[in-house]
Amino acid sequence: MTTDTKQARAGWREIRDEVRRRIHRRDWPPGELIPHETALAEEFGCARTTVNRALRSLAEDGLVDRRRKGGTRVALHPVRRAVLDIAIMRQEIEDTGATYGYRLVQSGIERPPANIPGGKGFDASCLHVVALHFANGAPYAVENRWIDGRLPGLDDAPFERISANEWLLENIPYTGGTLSFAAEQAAPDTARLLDIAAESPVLTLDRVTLDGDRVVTAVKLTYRAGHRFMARL
Amino acid sequence: MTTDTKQARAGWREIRDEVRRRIHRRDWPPGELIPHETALAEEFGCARTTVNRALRSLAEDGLVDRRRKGGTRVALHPVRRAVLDIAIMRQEIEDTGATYGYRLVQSGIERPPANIPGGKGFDASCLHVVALHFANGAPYAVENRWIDGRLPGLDDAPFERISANEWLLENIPYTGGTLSFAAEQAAPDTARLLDIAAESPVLTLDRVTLDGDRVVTAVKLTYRAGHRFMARL
DNA sequence: CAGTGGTCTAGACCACAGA
DNA sequence: CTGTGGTCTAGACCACTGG
Repeated sequence: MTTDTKQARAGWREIRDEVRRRIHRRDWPPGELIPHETALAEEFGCARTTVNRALRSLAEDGLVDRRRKGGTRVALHPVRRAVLDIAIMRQEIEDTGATYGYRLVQSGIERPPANIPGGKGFDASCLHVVALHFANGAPYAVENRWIDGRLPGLDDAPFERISANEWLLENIPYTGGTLSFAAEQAAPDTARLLDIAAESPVLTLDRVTLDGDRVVTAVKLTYRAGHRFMARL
Repeated sequence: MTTDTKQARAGWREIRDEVRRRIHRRDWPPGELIPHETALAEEFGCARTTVNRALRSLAEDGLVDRRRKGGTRVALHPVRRAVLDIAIMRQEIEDTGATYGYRLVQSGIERPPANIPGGKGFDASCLHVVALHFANGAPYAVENRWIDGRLPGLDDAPFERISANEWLLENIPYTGGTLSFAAEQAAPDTARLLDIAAESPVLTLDRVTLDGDRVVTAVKLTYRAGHRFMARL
């Protein structure tokens, strides 16, 4: 070709990597506007679509910000984005090679307290379920969950046998939600369920699941100290 | 057309949502093969590229598995994928409206202990840095970090003024890594730095950063109880 | 070997937001 | 209003992998 001596035509991954390199190398410093898709397409000798694919990928990684008419800028504050896979509790335990166990502790209709994450988001009365998950017969985590009382099929859900965790994930659609981690001292009843001393540190995970802007379920999972949540960077 | 009365032509988001709906509705149960891109493109009356975009998106969310020649299958184990944005510590603190403060506690060349996450991955001697981050003058988190001693520019890095966190993120490229959360009882010296009682529960975040298969840095961040890490579902 | 997803193209139109 | 990214198309070739 008349262009260059490179062996293969650039694919979107090559373009992504090259742009990333230039950003790291400070050719395009943070906050700086980088060339338009059209310009880059010309430089790399490819279709604009291909450049778009590359830049979109970088935007998803948080390395650049893109706005119509505003162009593409290097992100001011480099952000590392970690991805955390959240499996069903049974899966999580069996993946470690342990035998999974489950016990329903309590279940009933209640009004959710407003002080739990997402608690203010519930429209109506809720099903409150407390359950215990076991690994090899030992208490592994306490599940303290509030579920929108109007979900279809909820009355027939067999929470004596299947964890709400599992039933919801497989039966109720959702569109998003939030999740947070914290370290706390175990509350007395939680400590008793987990069979640990009352002041022990525990790792808690609060998850609010939304369908549109409606709160479907809010759950607090409490793990014994020593449990680790892993994510990929 | 002979097809339907819908007002607008389907975009990739609509197709993604429709497929998601069918999966949730069990039209296509877990493990099942779903129609080819070509078939779906015909059904939705759009180009194959558009279907591809939709299915790729679902694959990134972990809802389906795709393999060349093997087709697209509904994932066996539904997984929720949470995304966690990890900002620089200073950013993290200033975003809460607080004033950021930083103090270097200790710095020196040491051999990393093998019992830290990623500790076995270091080839050579390391720079060991301990620092304290403040929010509004109060201790916020302890940073205990090991850095590959051969990184370019490391000798000149002004860790008395800028946190290693910040310097690394802005100067050293990386390709991936792992991250884990746990709850622990504060170690005595950590508790002293954080100005909390020695047995207090703390939230720890261990991060190992890789460039290729080389460990660039391993860090343990220790936060006081009550700190929350937030993620989007 | 053949079927399926992966990617690229050249062109087009649209939606949004900056000047 | 105008420039930029967002998306769609129709067609093509490629890469991988299951049978």
